[in-house]
Amino acid sequence: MDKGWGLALESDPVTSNFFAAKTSSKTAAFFRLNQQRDMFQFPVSLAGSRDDRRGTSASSSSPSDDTRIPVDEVDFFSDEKSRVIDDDRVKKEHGDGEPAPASDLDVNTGLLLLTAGSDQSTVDDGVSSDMEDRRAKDELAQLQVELKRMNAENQKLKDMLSHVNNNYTALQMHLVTLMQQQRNRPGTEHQVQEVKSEEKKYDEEVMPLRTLDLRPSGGAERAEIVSTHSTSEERTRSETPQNNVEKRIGREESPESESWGPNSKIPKLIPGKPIDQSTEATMRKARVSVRARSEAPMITDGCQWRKYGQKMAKGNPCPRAYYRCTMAVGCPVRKQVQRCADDRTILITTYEGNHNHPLPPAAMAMASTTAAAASMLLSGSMPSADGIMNQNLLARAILPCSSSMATISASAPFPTVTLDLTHSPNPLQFRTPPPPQPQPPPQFQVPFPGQPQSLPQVFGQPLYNQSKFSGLQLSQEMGSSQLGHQHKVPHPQLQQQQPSLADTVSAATAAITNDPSFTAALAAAITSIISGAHPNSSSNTSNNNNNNTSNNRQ
DNA sequence: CGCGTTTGACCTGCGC
DNA sequence: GCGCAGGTCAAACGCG
Repeated sequence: MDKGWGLALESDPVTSNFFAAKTSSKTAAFFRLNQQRDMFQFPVSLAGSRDDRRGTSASSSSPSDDTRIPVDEVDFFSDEKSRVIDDDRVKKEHGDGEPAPASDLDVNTGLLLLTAGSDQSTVDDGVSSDMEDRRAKDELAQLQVELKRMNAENQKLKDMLSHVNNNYTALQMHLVTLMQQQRNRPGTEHQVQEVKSEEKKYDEEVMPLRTLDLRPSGGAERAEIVSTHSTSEERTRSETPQNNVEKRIGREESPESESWGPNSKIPKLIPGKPIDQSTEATMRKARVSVRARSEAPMITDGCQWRKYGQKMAKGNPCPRAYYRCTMAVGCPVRKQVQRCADDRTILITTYEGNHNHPLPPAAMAMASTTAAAASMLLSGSMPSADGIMNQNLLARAILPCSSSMATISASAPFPTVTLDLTHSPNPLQFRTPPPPQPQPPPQFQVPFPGQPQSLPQVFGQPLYNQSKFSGLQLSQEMGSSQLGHQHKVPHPQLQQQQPSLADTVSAATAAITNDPSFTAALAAAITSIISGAHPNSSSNTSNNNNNNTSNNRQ
């Protein structure tokens, strides 16, 4: 499960559990918590709560404590004490049974602040105690309202997640069926067409749902999905003869048969090996482009690259450099680096393909991006207007509350998602769905978190040098965190309540601020959230490994 | 000497 | 068929 963000957010049970619907135990804990909290009425009669407390704390506290209090005596200290104990219970509930760190007191309730600091004044001044009591009640009531609201939101998200899961399962089953049909029947053109038409029929029925499913799944699941995407892509290029597509794939893979698959020229839909080939080819076609401001000639993304070419591209005085991943022999990942013609401070890095080797943590974010973006693009995989609309809707559905921009482009030769990290954020977009962005078709913009400018504001931490590694580890773990975390993570309370998180965030922020490449990586990790709401998402690299080890039979 | 970069040549797809 | 543009190759070159 997610370590970084999940761990950090767990300190705030409202937010962490809110988005932890995927983990059943946590979900259960959360709802139990909410039940308790919903039932938690501020005691009109403190005596009643004291009785309750007496029952619950009898085993741990001295039995003589309560008996020392005179019956008719107005004991503010006792009331205060009871409140403290009640607050302790709240804290324990907050911490999901675990002792909350001291910083929790500062965040979850102002009540706790009062409690902690007002012991003395309570003894000195009973009137102020009543006022504080009332304020505490008000705050608690507000918290309860907020909690209920979040609870409802949580339920909505759970429903959405369940919906997506169902769609995913349905799609998977359908694909398995199709594959079996293909294997059972020798692949003739007619039969292939039959399968395709059936698939098309299915697409028409399920496509809006299918495009909602961005989870990168492990091994075969993923392969099947992408395989479908590949055929969908072929189908949608109906103006291009199929052999043309295959020819192109063969051309792309043949120069490096070791890297791109030894059987790359074998036509798709051949029983036995259709998945890997089409997966490889299709995944390679999908591209992730990152626009970030950087003076460096190339953003550092944790991988080792070897330059293998440079070309002057039309319409841009800046040359385009071609790099190949050299972290493993035959790694198919390549990237192009080019400065923006309009603004040379903007570095455009385009990634293509999936790594076939384990990645260092610093590289996993970007690696996740390529895979996630490929999944995202190819899950829609439709250069047609419908497909783009689905992707757009999808992106908006997934990221309804973010500030940066991801652009899905179908005009490019390959489906490309562009993460634009150069725009100024609009803070108002953070909690509200963004207004439609005027964008020349067929490009659609979707909000995206993780801009360099926005992060310091969001996290609000002092900047100091931290290792890039830590920042990227955060990114990586973001990538494996639950869907929707990006909504809650920049919560201003986090920095107060979680010193450890604040440190981590500071590290990330510092790294991001010091080097735009980490902004890119962070954005990459967030991108992977799109497809990261899956237990396997944390092992995106292993997914790649699974895919590619099966592909790269060297 | 090994490794990475540079750079011109070459291949392929695509539009006219 | 031709030219253009994108992408890749590989020999030459530079550097540590």
